[in-house]
Amino acid sequence: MVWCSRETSRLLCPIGKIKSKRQQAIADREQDLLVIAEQIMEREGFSALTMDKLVSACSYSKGTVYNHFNSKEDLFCALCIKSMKQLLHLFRRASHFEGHHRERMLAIHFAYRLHAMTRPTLFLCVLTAQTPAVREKSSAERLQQQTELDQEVTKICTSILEQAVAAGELTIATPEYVDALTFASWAISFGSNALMSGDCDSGVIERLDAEKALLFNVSLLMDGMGWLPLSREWDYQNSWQRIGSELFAAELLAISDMDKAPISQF
Amino acid sequence: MVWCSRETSRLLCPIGKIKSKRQQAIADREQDLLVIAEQIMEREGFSALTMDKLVSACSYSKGTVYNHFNSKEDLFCALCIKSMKQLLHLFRRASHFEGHHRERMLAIHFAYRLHAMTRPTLFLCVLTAQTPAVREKSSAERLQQQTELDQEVTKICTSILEQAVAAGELTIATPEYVDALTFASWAISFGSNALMSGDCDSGVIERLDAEKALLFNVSLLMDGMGWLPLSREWDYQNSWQRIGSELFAAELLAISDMDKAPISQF
DNA sequence: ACGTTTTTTGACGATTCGTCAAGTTGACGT
DNA sequence: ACGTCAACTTGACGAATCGTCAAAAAACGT
Repeated sequence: MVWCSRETSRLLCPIGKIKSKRQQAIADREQDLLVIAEQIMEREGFSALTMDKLVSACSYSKGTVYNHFNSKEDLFCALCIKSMKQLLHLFRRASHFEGHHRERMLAIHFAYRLHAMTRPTLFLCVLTAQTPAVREKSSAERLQQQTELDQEVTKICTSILEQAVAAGELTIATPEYVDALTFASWAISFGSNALMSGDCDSGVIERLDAEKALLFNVSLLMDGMGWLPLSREWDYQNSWQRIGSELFAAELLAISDMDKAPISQF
Repeated sequence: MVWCSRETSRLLCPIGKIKSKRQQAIADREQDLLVIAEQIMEREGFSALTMDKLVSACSYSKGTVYNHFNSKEDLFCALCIKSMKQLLHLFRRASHFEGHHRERMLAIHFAYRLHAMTRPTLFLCVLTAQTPAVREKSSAERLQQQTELDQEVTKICTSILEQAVAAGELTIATPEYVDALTFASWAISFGSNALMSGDCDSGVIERLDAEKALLFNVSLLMDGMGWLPLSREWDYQNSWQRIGSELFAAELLAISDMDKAPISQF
Protein backbone atom coordinates (compact mmCIF):
# COMPACT_ATOMS: atom_id res chain seq x y z
CA MET A 1 0.00 0.00 0.00
CA VAL A 2 2.88 2.36 0.65
CA TRP A 3 3.87 4.27 -2.45
CA CYS A 4 7.50 4.84 -1.82
CA SER A 5 8.53 2.71 1.06
CA ARG A 6 11.59 4.63 2.15
CA GLU A 7 12.40 7.98 0.67
CA THR A 8 16.13 8.01 1.24
CA SER A 9 18.68 5.34 1.87
CA ARG A 10 19.79 5.20 5.46
CA LEU A 11 23.47 5.69 4.90
CA LEU A 12 24.52 9.12 5.99
CA CYS A 13 26.00 10.95 3.05
CA PRO A 14 25.13 14.61 3.46
CA ILE A 15 24.57 16.37 0.18
CA GLY A 16 27.79 17.06 -1.61
CA LYS A 17 30.79 14.84 -1.97
CA ILE A 18 32.46 12.22 0.20
CA LYS A 19 33.91 13.51 3.40
CA SER A 20 35.43 10.88 5.61
CA LYS A 21 37.36 7.71 4.88
CA ARG A 22 34.33 5.88 6.09
CA GLN A 23 32.00 7.36 3.56
CA GLN A 24 34.53 6.62 0.89
CA ALA A 25 34.48 3.00 2.00
CA ILE A 26 30.71 2.97 1.80
CA ALA A 27 30.77 4.40 -1.67
CA ASP A 28 33.31 1.80 -2.71
CA ARG A 29 31.17 -0.93 -1.30
CA GLU A 30 28.24 0.33 -3.29
CA GLN A 31 30.29 -0.02 -6.46
CA ASP A 32 31.26 -3.54 -5.42
CA LEU A 33 27.62 -4.41 -4.97
CA LEU A 34 26.80 -3.08 -8.41
CA VAL A 35 29.55 -5.16 -9.95
CA ILE A 36 28.27 -8.27 -8.23
CA ALA A 37 24.73 -7.54 -9.33
CA GLU A 38 25.92 -7.15 -12.89
CA GLN A 39 27.77 -10.46 -12.72
CA ILE A 40 24.69 -12.25 -11.50
CA MET A 41 22.68 -10.88 -14.39
CA GLU A 42 25.27 -11.84 -16.93
CA ARG A 43 25.68 -15.31 -15.54
CA GLU A 44 22.09 -16.28 -14.83
CA GLY A 45 19.94 -13.86 -16.75
CA PHE A 46 18.13 -10.70 -15.97
CA SER A 47 15.29 -12.06 -13.95
CA ALA A 48 17.67 -14.06 -11.77
CA LEU A 49 18.86 -10.90 -10.08
CA THR A 50 17.34 -11.13 -6.66
CA MET A 51 18.04 -9.22 -3.51
CA ASP A 52 18.54 -12.49 -1.65
CA LYS A 53 20.99 -13.66 -4.26
CA LEU A 54 22.89 -10.44 -4.18
CA VAL A 55 23.09 -10.69 -0.42
CA SER A 56 24.49 -14.20 -0.45
CA ALA A 57 26.88 -13.35 -3.27
CA CYS A 58 28.39 -10.46 -1.37
CA SER A 59 30.00 -10.45 2.03
CA TYR A 60 27.42 -8.25 3.68
CA SER A 61 24.09 -8.81 5.27
CA LYS A 62 20.68 -8.10 3.96
CA GLY A 63 20.20 -5.05 6.07
CA THR A 64 23.39 -3.51 4.78
CA VAL A 65 22.43 -4.10 1.20
CA TYR A 66 19.08 -2.52 1.87
CA ASN A 67 20.89 0.46 3.33
CA HIS A 68 22.28 1.08 -0.11
CA PHE A 69 19.22 0.27 -2.20
CA ASN A 70 15.83 0.60 -0.70
CA SER A 71 14.31 -1.83 -3.15
CA LYS A 72 15.15 -4.06 -6.02
CA GLU A 73 13.96 -1.35 -8.35
CA ASP A 74 16.26 1.13 -6.71
CA LEU A 75 19.11 -1.23 -7.45
CA PHE A 76 18.15 -1.19 -11.10
CA CYS A 77 18.09 2.55 -11.02
CA ALA A 78 21.59 2.56 -9.54
CA LEU A 79 22.77 0.28 -12.32
CA CYS A 80 21.20 2.63 -14.82
CA ILE A 81 23.11 5.51 -13.29
CA LYS A 82 26.32 3.59 -13.47
CA SER A 83 25.63 2.91 -17.11
CA MET A 84 24.95 6.53 -17.84
CA LYS A 85 28.12 7.62 -16.13
CA GLN A 86 30.15 5.34 -18.34
CA LEU A 87 28.28 6.67 -21.32
CA LEU A 88 29.08 10.19 -20.30
CA HIS A 89 32.78 9.40 -20.23
CA LEU A 90 32.60 7.98 -23.71
CA PHE A 91 30.66 11.02 -24.88
CA ARG A 92 33.24 13.39 -23.51
CA ARG A 93 35.93 11.59 -25.40
CA ALA A 94 33.81 11.54 -28.53
CA SER A 95 33.13 15.25 -28.37
CA HIS A 96 36.82 15.98 -28.90
CA PHE A 97 37.16 13.97 -32.07
CA GLU A 98 39.42 15.61 -34.61
CA GLY A 99 37.20 16.60 -37.47
CA HIS A 100 34.31 18.87 -38.35
CA HIS A 101 31.36 19.14 -36.04
CA ARG A 102 29.09 16.77 -37.83
CA GLU A 103 31.76 14.15 -37.46
CA ARG A 104 31.93 14.89 -33.78
CA MET A 105 28.24 14.39 -33.40
CA LEU A 106 28.62 11.17 -35.30
CA ALA A 107 31.26 10.17 -32.79
CA ILE A 108 28.69 10.65 -30.06
CA HIS A 109 26.38 8.21 -31.78
CA PHE A 110 29.27 5.85 -32.27
CA ALA A 111 29.97 5.99 -28.57
CA TYR A 112 26.38 5.22 -27.77
CA ARG A 113 26.35 2.20 -30.02
CA LEU A 114 29.67 1.10 -28.63
CA HIS A 115 28.32 1.26 -25.14
CA ALA A 116 25.28 -0.77 -26.09
CA MET A 117 27.57 -3.42 -27.52
CA THR A 118 30.33 -3.57 -24.93
CA ARG A 119 28.06 -3.44 -21.92
CA PRO A 120 24.78 -4.94 -23.09
CA THR A 121 23.69 -5.72 -19.59
CA LEU A 122 24.21 -2.22 -18.30
CA PHE A 123 22.61 -0.80 -21.41
CA LEU A 124 19.51 -2.86 -20.83
CA CYS A 125 19.43 -1.55 -17.30
CA VAL A 126 18.89 1.91 -18.73
CA LEU A 127 16.00 0.58 -20.74
CA THR A 128 14.60 -1.18 -17.71
CA ALA A 129 14.95 1.94 -15.61
CA GLN A 130 12.60 3.78 -17.99
CA THR A 131 9.90 1.36 -17.02
CA PRO A 132 7.21 2.76 -14.74
CA ALA A 133 7.43 -0.22 -12.41
CA VAL A 134 11.02 0.74 -11.69
CA ARG A 135 10.50 4.47 -11.52
CA GLU A 136 7.62 4.12 -9.11
CA LYS A 137 9.78 2.36 -6.56
CA SER A 138 13.14 4.04 -6.92
CA SER A 139 14.33 6.56 -4.38
CA ALA A 140 13.86 10.21 -5.16
CA GLU A 141 17.60 10.84 -4.90
CA ARG A 142 18.46 8.38 -7.57
CA LEU A 143 15.77 9.58 -9.93
CA GLN A 144 17.11 13.05 -9.40
CA GLN A 145 20.64 11.94 -10.17
CA GLN A 146 19.35 10.25 -13.28
CA THR A 147 17.81 13.40 -14.66
CA GLU A 148 20.97 15.31 -13.82
CA LEU A 149 22.99 12.87 -15.86
CA ASP A 150 20.44 13.21 -18.63
CA GLN A 151 21.05 16.91 -18.62
CA GLU A 152 24.81 16.47 -18.73
CA VAL A 153 24.48 14.28 -21.78
CA THR A 154 22.15 16.78 -23.35
CA LYS A 155 24.63 19.54 -22.65
CA ILE A 156 27.33 17.78 -24.64
CA CYS A 157 25.07 17.40 -27.66
CA THR A 158 23.83 20.95 -27.39
CA SER A 159 27.34 22.27 -27.23
CA ILE A 160 28.37 20.46 -30.39
CA LEU A 161 25.31 21.76 -32.17
CA GLU A 162 26.04 25.28 -31.10
CA GLN A 163 29.60 25.03 -32.28
CA ALA A 164 28.37 23.73 -35.61
CA VAL A 165 26.08 26.71 -35.92
CA ALA A 166 28.91 29.06 -35.02
CA ALA A 167 31.09 27.39 -37.62
CA GLY A 168 28.44 27.84 -40.28
CA GLU A 169 27.95 24.12 -40.78
CA LEU A 170 24.40 24.32 -39.57
CA THR A 171 21.72 26.95 -39.88
CA ILE A 172 18.86 27.22 -37.46
CA ALA A 173 15.80 29.41 -37.42
CA THR A 174 15.83 30.39 -33.75
CA PRO A 175 18.22 29.60 -30.90
CA GLU A 176 15.82 27.26 -29.14
CA TYR A 177 15.85 24.99 -32.15
CA VAL A 178 19.08 23.64 -30.75
CA ASP A 179 17.11 21.85 -28.07
CA ALA A 180 14.77 20.38 -30.62
CA LEU A 181 17.69 19.13 -32.68
CA THR A 182 19.34 17.66 -29.60
CA PHE A 183 16.17 15.83 -28.78
CA ALA A 184 15.90 14.50 -32.30
CA SER A 185 19.46 13.20 -32.20
CA TRP A 186 18.89 11.57 -28.88
CA ALA A 187 15.65 10.03 -30.07
CA ILE A 188 17.04 8.47 -33.22
CA SER A 189 19.95 7.01 -31.33
CA PHE A 190 17.90 5.72 -28.45
CA GLY A 191 15.25 4.35 -30.74
CA SER A 192 17.71 2.59 -33.02
CA ASN A 193 19.70 1.07 -30.21
CA ALA A 194 16.69 0.02 -28.20
CA LEU A 195 14.98 -1.63 -31.14
CA MET A 196 18.17 -3.36 -32.18
CA SER A 197 18.79 -4.68 -28.69
CA GLY A 198 15.25 -5.94 -28.47
CA ASP A 199 15.25 -7.63 -31.84
CA CYS A 200 18.71 -9.10 -31.69
CA ASP A 201 17.18 -12.43 -30.69
CA SER A 202 14.45 -12.49 -33.29
CA GLY A 203 17.05 -11.70 -35.90
CA VAL A 204 15.34 -8.93 -37.81
CA ILE A 205 18.56 -7.00 -37.60
CA GLU A 206 21.82 -8.87 -37.90
CA ARG A 207 24.58 -8.12 -35.48
CA LEU A 208 26.91 -6.60 -38.04
CA ASP A 209 24.15 -4.69 -39.79
CA ALA A 210 23.37 -2.91 -36.57
CA GLU A 211 26.21 -0.46 -36.90
CA LYS A 212 25.35 0.25 -40.51
CA ALA A 213 21.73 0.85 -39.60
CA LEU A 214 22.65 3.35 -36.94
CA LEU A 215 25.02 5.23 -39.21
CA PHE A 216 22.36 5.23 -41.88
CA ASN A 217 19.65 6.54 -39.59
CA VAL A 218 21.84 9.21 -38.11
CA SER A 219 22.98 10.32 -41.54
CA LEU A 220 19.41 10.68 -42.71
CA LEU A 221 18.55 12.78 -39.72
CA MET A 222 21.54 15.05 -40.03
CA ASP A 223 20.97 15.48 -43.73
CA GLY A 224 17.45 16.47 -42.84
CA MET A 225 18.86 19.10 -40.52
CA GLY A 226 20.88 20.38 -43.42
CA TRP A 227 24.05 19.82 -41.45
CA LEU A 228 27.05 20.28 -43.75
CA PRO A 229 28.76 18.50 -45.24
CA LEU A 230 25.81 16.41 -46.35
CA SER A 231 26.27 12.67 -46.62
CA ARG A 232 26.42 12.81 -50.39
CA GLU A 233 29.35 15.20 -50.17
CA TRP A 234 31.35 13.36 -47.56
CA ASP A 235 32.23 9.75 -46.85
CA TYR A 236 30.81 9.21 -43.39
CA GLN A 237 31.40 5.50 -43.62
CA ASN A 238 35.03 6.45 -43.57
CA SER A 239 34.50 8.87 -40.71
CA TRP A 240 32.81 6.09 -38.80
CA GLN A 241 35.84 3.87 -39.17
CA ARG A 242 38.18 6.68 -38.29
CA ILE A 243 36.22 7.31 -35.13
CA GLY A 244 36.61 3.69 -34.24
CA SER A 245 40.31 3.48 -34.82
CA GLU A 246 41.30 6.87 -33.48
CA LEU A 247 39.05 7.09 -30.48
CA PHE A 248 37.88 3.66 -29.41
CA ALA A 249 40.50 1.19 -30.57
CA ALA A 250 40.79 -0.44 -27.16
CA GLU A 251 37.05 -0.93 -26.79
CA LEU A 252 36.68 -2.40 -30.26
CA LEU A 253 39.45 -4.85 -29.50
CA ALA A 254 37.56 -5.93 -26.41
CA ILE A 255 34.49 -6.60 -28.56
CA SER A 256 36.30 -8.81 -31.04
CA ASP A 257 37.79 -10.73 -28.11
CA MET A 258 34.33 -11.22 -26.75
CA ASP A 259 33.19 -12.63 -30.05
CA LYS A 260 36.06 -15.08 -30.09
CA ALA A 261 35.38 -16.35 -26.60
CA PRO A 262 31.73 -15.69 -25.87
CA ILE A 263 31.64 -16.16 -22.15
CA SER A 264 28.46 -14.60 -21.00
CA GLN A 265 26.35 -14.68 -24.15
CA PHE A 266 25.17 -18.10 -23.11
CA MET B 1 16.11 -22.72 -11.51
CA VAL B 2 13.78 -23.53 -14.37
CA TRP B 3 14.35 -21.24 -17.32
CA CYS B 4 10.93 -21.16 -18.83
CA SER B 5 8.59 -22.65 -16.34
CA ARG B 6 5.88 -23.74 -18.73
CA GLU B 7 6.30 -23.47 -22.43
CA THR B 8 2.69 -23.17 -23.47
CA SER B 9 -0.45 -22.22 -21.69
CA ARG B 10 -2.63 -25.15 -20.82
CA LEU B 11 -5.77 -24.00 -22.52
CA LEU B 12 -6.38 -26.01 -25.62
CA CYS B 13 -6.29 -23.70 -28.60
CA PRO B 14 -4.78 -25.60 -31.51
CA ILE B 15 -2.82 -23.44 -33.86
CA GLY B 16 -5.08 -21.43 -36.08
CA LYS B 17 -8.27 -19.71 -35.17
CA ILE B 18 -11.05 -20.36 -32.70
CA LYS B 19 -13.09 -23.43 -33.39
CA SER B 20 -15.80 -24.09 -30.85
CA LYS B 21 -18.04 -21.82 -28.85
CA ARG B 22 -16.04 -22.88 -25.88
CA GLN B 23 -12.76 -21.65 -27.16
CA GLN B 24 -14.40 -18.40 -28.10
CA ALA B 25 -15.52 -18.07 -24.51
CA ILE B 26 -12.00 -18.70 -23.33
CA ALA B 27 -10.64 -16.05 -25.66
CA ASP B 28 -13.25 -13.60 -24.44
CA ARG B 29 -12.30 -14.30 -20.88
CA GLU B 30 -8.72 -13.57 -21.67
CA GLN B 31 -9.71 -10.17 -22.96
CA ASP B 32 -11.67 -9.57 -19.78
CA LEU B 33 -8.64 -10.43 -17.74
CA LEU B 34 -6.53 -7.99 -19.71
CA VAL B 35 -9.05 -5.23 -19.16
CA ILE B 36 -9.06 -5.88 -15.44
CA ALA B 37 -5.28 -5.93 -15.34
CA GLU B 38 -5.21 -2.61 -17.13
CA GLN B 39 -7.68 -1.13 -14.68
CA ILE B 40 -5.58 -2.21 -11.73
CA MET B 41 -2.53 -0.56 -13.22
CA GLU B 42 -4.37 2.66 -13.93
CA ARG B 43 -5.91 2.79 -10.51
CA GLU B 44 -3.01 1.75 -8.31
CA GLY B 45 0.11 2.11 -10.40
CA PHE B 46 2.22 -0.17 -12.47
CA SER B 47 3.93 -2.08 -9.73
CA ALA B 48 0.63 -2.79 -8.02
CA LEU B 49 -0.33 -5.25 -10.71
CA THR B 50 -0.04 -8.58 -8.99
CA MET B 51 -1.25 -11.97 -9.98
CA ASP B 52 -2.99 -12.32 -6.63
CA LYS B 53 -4.69 -8.98 -7.12
CA LEU B 54 -5.78 -9.88 -10.60
CA VAL B 55 -7.20 -13.14 -9.28
CA SER B 56 -9.23 -11.49 -6.57
CA ALA B 57 -10.38 -8.76 -8.94
CA CYS B 58 -11.76 -11.23 -11.43
CA SER B 59 -14.30 -13.95 -10.91
CA TYR B 60 -11.96 -16.84 -11.57
CA SER B 61 -9.48 -18.76 -9.55
CA LYS B 62 -5.74 -18.57 -9.54
CA GLY B 63 -5.32 -21.75 -11.52
CA THR B 64 -7.56 -20.46 -14.27
CA VAL B 65 -5.69 -17.21 -14.53
CA TYR B 66 -2.45 -19.14 -14.71
CA ASN B 67 -3.92 -21.19 -17.52
CA HIS B 68 -4.02 -18.02 -19.55
CA PHE B 69 -0.72 -16.47 -18.50
CA ASN B 70 2.03 -18.68 -17.30
CA SER B 71 3.67 -15.88 -15.38
CA LYS B 72 3.32 -12.27 -14.49
CA GLU B 73 5.73 -11.43 -17.28
CA ASP B 74 3.61 -13.36 -19.73
CA LEU B 75 0.70 -11.19 -18.70
CA PHE B 76 2.73 -8.11 -19.55
CA CYS B 77 3.54 -9.63 -22.88
CA ALA B 78 -0.14 -10.21 -23.52
CA LEU B 79 -0.87 -6.59 -22.67
CA CYS B 80 1.84 -5.55 -25.07
CA ILE B 81 0.22 -7.62 -27.79
CA LYS B 82 -3.13 -6.04 -27.09
CA SER B 83 -1.49 -2.66 -27.37
CA MET B 84 0.13 -3.53 -30.67
CA LYS B 85 -3.11 -4.79 -32.09
CA GLN B 86 -4.80 -1.52 -31.34
CA LEU B 87 -1.88 0.26 -32.86
CA LEU B 88 -2.19 -1.83 -35.97
CA HIS B 89 -5.81 -0.81 -36.37
CA LEU B 90 -4.88 2.82 -36.13
CA PHE B 91 -2.09 2.31 -38.62
CA ARG B 92 -4.38 0.72 -41.14
CA ARG B 93 -6.69 3.68 -40.93
CA ALA B 94 -3.76 6.06 -41.19
CA SER B 95 -2.39 4.35 -44.26
CA HIS B 96 -5.49 5.35 -46.22
CA PHE B 97 -5.27 9.03 -45.49
CA GLU B 98 -6.22 11.17 -48.45
CA GLY B 99 -3.05 12.90 -49.55
CA HIS B 100 0.35 12.22 -50.96
CA HIS B 101 2.45 9.41 -49.57
CA ARG B 102 4.61 11.43 -47.28
CA GLU B 103 1.44 12.68 -45.65
CA ARG B 104 0.32 9.10 -45.24
CA MET B 105 3.52 8.18 -43.50
CA LEU B 106 3.06 11.21 -41.33
CA ALA B 107 -0.38 9.89 -40.48
CA ILE B 108 1.28 6.70 -39.26
CA HIS B 109 3.42 8.68 -36.89
CA PHE B 110 0.38 10.64 -35.82
CA ALA B 111 -1.37 7.41 -35.02
CA TYR B 112 1.56 6.22 -32.96
CA ARG B 113 1.64 9.40 -30.93
CA LEU B 114 -2.11 9.25 -30.53
CA HIS B 115 -1.91 5.76 -29.19
CA ALA B 116 0.79 6.74 -26.72
CA MET B 117 -1.46 9.53 -25.48
CA THR B 118 -4.84 7.83 -25.40
CA ARG B 119 -3.62 4.59 -23.88
CA PRO B 120 -0.55 5.53 -21.88
CA THR B 121 -0.77 2.42 -19.78
CA LEU B 122 -0.89 0.06 -22.68
CA PHE B 123 1.84 1.97 -24.43
CA LEU B 124 4.09 1.58 -21.43
CA CYS B 125 3.37 -2.13 -21.50
CA VAL B 126 5.05 -2.26 -24.89
CA LEU B 127 8.06 -0.55 -23.42
CA THR B 128 8.04 -2.93 -20.47
CA ALA B 129 7.75 -5.91 -22.75
CA GLN B 130 11.03 -4.96 -24.41
CA THR B 131 12.72 -5.50 -21.10
CA PRO B 132 14.81 -8.66 -20.83
CA ALA B 133 13.27 -9.58 -17.50
CA VAL B 134 9.92 -9.84 -19.26
CA ARG B 135 11.15 -11.50 -22.41
CA GLU B 136 12.99 -14.17 -20.47
CA LYS B 137 9.84 -15.35 -18.78
CA SER B 138 7.19 -14.92 -21.44
CA SER B 139 5.84 -17.91 -23.30
CA ALA B 140 7.29 -18.71 -26.69
CA GLU B 141 3.88 -18.37 -28.32
CA ARG B 142 3.38 -14.86 -27.19
CA LEU B 143 6.85 -13.76 -28.14
CA GLN B 144 6.18 -15.26 -31.53
CA GLN B 145 2.91 -13.39 -31.86
CA GLN B 146 4.70 -10.24 -30.87
CA THR B 147 7.23 -10.51 -33.67
CA GLU B 148 4.44 -11.32 -36.10
CA LEU B 149 2.67 -8.13 -35.16
CA ASP B 150 5.96 -6.30 -35.51
CA GLN B 151 6.17 -7.59 -39.03
CA GLU B 152 2.63 -6.53 -39.84
CA VAL B 153 3.39 -3.02 -38.69
CA THR B 154 6.57 -3.05 -40.69
CA LYS B 155 4.66 -4.21 -43.71
CA ILE B 156 2.38 -1.19 -43.60
CA CYS B 157 5.32 1.20 -43.46
CA THR B 158 7.14 -0.65 -46.19
CA SER B 159 4.13 -0.56 -48.41
CA ILE B 160 3.75 3.19 -48.08
CA LEU B 161 7.41 3.64 -48.86
CA GLU B 162 7.16 1.49 -51.94
CA GLN B 163 4.17 3.40 -53.15
CA ALA B 164 6.05 6.63 -52.63
CA VAL B 165 8.91 5.28 -54.71
CA ALA B 166 6.50 4.18 -57.40
CA ALA B 167 4.93 7.64 -57.39
CA GLY B 168 8.30 9.28 -57.78
CA GLU B 169 8.12 11.05 -54.45
CA LEU B 170 11.08 9.15 -53.14
CA THR B 171 14.22 7.85 -54.78
CA ILE B 172 16.19 4.95 -53.38
CA ALA B 173 19.49 3.44 -54.40
CA THR B 174 18.54 -0.23 -54.15
CA PRO B 175 15.27 -2.00 -53.30
CA GLU B 176 16.48 -3.20 -49.91
CA TYR B 177 16.87 0.39 -48.80
CA VAL B 178 13.17 0.32 -48.18
CA ASP B 179 13.78 -1.83 -45.12
CA ALA B 180 16.42 0.54 -43.85
CA LEU B 181 14.08 3.48 -44.27
CA THR B 182 11.29 1.62 -42.52
CA PHE B 183 13.59 0.91 -39.65
CA ALA B 184 14.64 4.53 -39.46
CA SER B 185 11.03 5.69 -39.35
CA TRP B 186 10.19 3.20 -36.69
CA ALA B 187 13.24 4.18 -34.66
CA ILE B 188 12.59 7.91 -34.66
CA SER B 189 8.99 7.38 -33.67
CA PHE B 190 9.73 4.83 -30.99
CA GLY B 191 12.61 6.88 -29.65
CA SER B 192 10.65 10.10 -29.53
CA ASN B 193 7.62 8.60 -27.91
CA ALA B 194 9.57 6.54 -25.42
CA LEU B 195 11.71 9.44 -24.31
CA MET B 196 8.71 11.70 -24.07
CA SER B 197 6.79 9.21 -21.97
CA GLY B 198 9.74 8.75 -19.67
CA ASP B 199 10.43 12.41 -19.21
CA CYS B 200 6.86 13.58 -18.92
CA ASP B 201 7.27 13.61 -15.14
CA SER B 202 10.58 15.39 -15.05
CA GLY B 203 9.13 17.99 -17.35
CA VAL B 204 11.88 18.30 -19.94
CA ILE B 205 9.22 18.09 -22.59
CA GLU B 206 5.90 19.76 -22.02
CA ARG B 207 2.75 17.90 -22.82
CA LEU B 208 1.68 20.07 -25.70
CA ASP B 209 5.18 20.36 -27.09
CA ALA B 210 5.32 16.62 -27.44
CA GLU B 211 3.32 16.57 -30.63
CA LYS B 212 5.38 19.37 -32.11
CA ALA B 213 8.58 17.56 -31.25
CA LEU B 214 7.44 14.40 -32.97
CA LEU B 215 6.33 16.24 -36.08
CA PHE B 216 9.63 18.06 -36.08
CA ASN B 217 11.71 14.93 -35.70
CA VAL B 218 9.81 13.04 -38.33
CA SER B 219 10.04 15.95 -40.74
CA LEU B 220 13.79 16.11 -40.31
CA LEU B 221 14.10 12.42 -41.02
CA MET B 222 11.90 12.48 -44.09
CA ASP B 223 13.66 15.53 -45.44
CA GLY B 224 16.87 13.59 -44.96
CA MET B 225 15.41 10.81 -47.05
CA GLY B 226 14.68 13.36 -49.73
CA TRP B 227 11.03 12.48 -49.58
CA LEU B 228 9.07 15.00 -51.65
CA PRO B 229 7.56 17.39 -51.04
CA LEU B 230 10.18 18.56 -48.58
CA SER B 231 9.05 20.32 -45.45
CA ARG B 232 10.10 23.68 -46.78
CA GLU B 233 7.82 23.21 -49.77
CA TRP B 234 4.78 21.99 -47.92
CA ASP B 235 2.98 22.90 -44.74
CA TYR B 236 3.09 19.69 -42.74
CA GLN B 237 1.83 21.44 -39.66
CA ASN B 238 -1.36 21.79 -41.63
CA SER B 239 -1.22 18.17 -42.77
CA TRP B 240 -0.83 17.16 -39.14
CA GLN B 241 -4.01 18.98 -38.21
CA ARG B 242 -5.85 17.63 -41.20
CA ILE B 243 -4.87 14.12 -40.16
CA GLY B 244 -6.27 14.80 -36.73
CA SER B 245 -9.57 16.16 -37.89
CA GLU B 246 -10.19 13.88 -40.85
CA LEU B 247 -8.97 10.62 -39.39
CA PHE B 248 -8.96 10.71 -35.62
CA ALA B 249 -11.55 13.26 -34.58
CA ALA B 250 -13.19 10.87 -32.14
CA GLU B 251 -9.96 9.93 -30.43
CA LEU B 252 -8.87 13.52 -30.07
CA LEU B 253 -12.17 14.37 -28.48
CA ALA B 254 -11.59 11.61 -25.97
CA ILE B 255 -8.23 13.15 -25.09
CA SER B 256 -9.60 16.59 -24.45
CA ASP B 257 -12.26 15.02 -22.25
CA MET B 258 -9.55 13.24 -20.33
CA ASP B 259 -7.78 16.51 -19.74
CA LYS B 260 -10.91 18.06 -18.38
CA ALA B 261 -11.53 15.24 -15.92
CA PRO B 262 -8.25 13.50 -15.28
CA ILE B 263 -9.40 10.27 -13.74
CA SER B 264 -6.59 7.85 -14.11
CA GLN B 265 -3.57 10.13 -14.10
CA PHE B 266 -2.89 9.12 -10.51
C1' DA C 1 -26.78 -42.62 -17.94
C1' DC C 2 -21.98 -43.28 -17.71
C1' DG C 3 -17.10 -43.10 -18.69
C1' DT C 4 -13.68 -39.97 -20.54
C1' DT C 5 -11.55 -35.68 -21.32
C1' DT C 6 -11.01 -30.93 -20.29
C1' DT C 7 -11.24 -27.21 -17.15
C1' DT C 8 -11.54 -25.14 -12.62
C1' DT C 9 -10.45 -24.70 -7.96
C1' DG C 10 -7.98 -23.04 -3.89
C1' DA C 11 -4.96 -24.74 -0.46
C1' DC C 12 -0.07 -25.21 -0.32
C1' DG C 13 5.11 -24.88 -0.49
C1' DA C 14 8.68 -22.12 -2.16
C1' DT C 15 10.65 -17.64 -3.06
C1' DT C 16 11.39 -13.14 -2.49
C1' DC C 17 10.75 -8.92 -0.34
C1' DG C 18 11.62 -5.53 3.06
C1' DT C 19 11.81 -4.58 8.33
C1' DC C 20 13.54 -4.05 12.85
C1' DA C 21 15.23 -4.87 17.53
C1' DA C 22 19.42 -6.12 19.20
C1' DG C 23 24.29 -6.15 18.68
C1' DT C 24 28.72 -4.11 16.91
C1' DT C 25 31.82 -0.60 15.46
C1' DG C 26 34.64 3.24 15.56
C1' DA C 27 35.04 8.39 15.89
C1' DC C 28 35.60 11.67 19.29
C1' DG C 29 36.01 14.03 23.64
C1' DT C 30 38.19 13.70 27.97
C1' DA D 1 43.59 4.74 27.39
C1' DC D 2 38.82 4.74 28.06
C1' DG D 3 33.91 5.64 27.95
C1' DT D 4 30.23 7.23 25.21
C1' DC D 5 27.11 7.52 21.66
C1' DA D 6 25.64 7.94 17.08
C1' DA D 7 26.13 5.40 13.07
C1' DC D 8 26.28 1.12 11.08
C1' DT D 9 25.53 -4.04 10.70
C1' DT D 10 23.27 -8.22 11.41
C1' DG D 11 20.10 -12.04 10.40
C1' DA D 12 15.88 -13.87 12.01
C1' DC D 13 11.25 -12.76 10.94
C1' DG D 14 6.55 -11.66 8.95
C1' DA D 15 4.26 -10.42 4.96
C1' DA D 16 3.51 -10.63 0.19
C1' DT D 17 3.86 -12.87 -4.04
C1' DC D 18 4.69 -16.51 -7.05
C1' DG D 19 3.52 -20.67 -9.35
C1' DT D 20 1.92 -25.79 -8.69
C1' DC D 21 -0.95 -29.69 -8.32
C1' DA D 22 -4.17 -33.20 -6.71
C1' DA D 23 -8.78 -33.32 -6.34
C1' DA D 24 -13.43 -31.62 -7.67
C1' DA D 25 -16.44 -30.03 -11.22
C1' DA D 26 -18.02 -29.42 -15.73
C1' DA D 27 -18.32 -30.55 -20.50
C1' DC D 28 -18.40 -33.88 -23.90
C1' DG D 29 -19.19 -38.12 -26.51
C1' DT D 30 -21.65 -42.28 -26.97
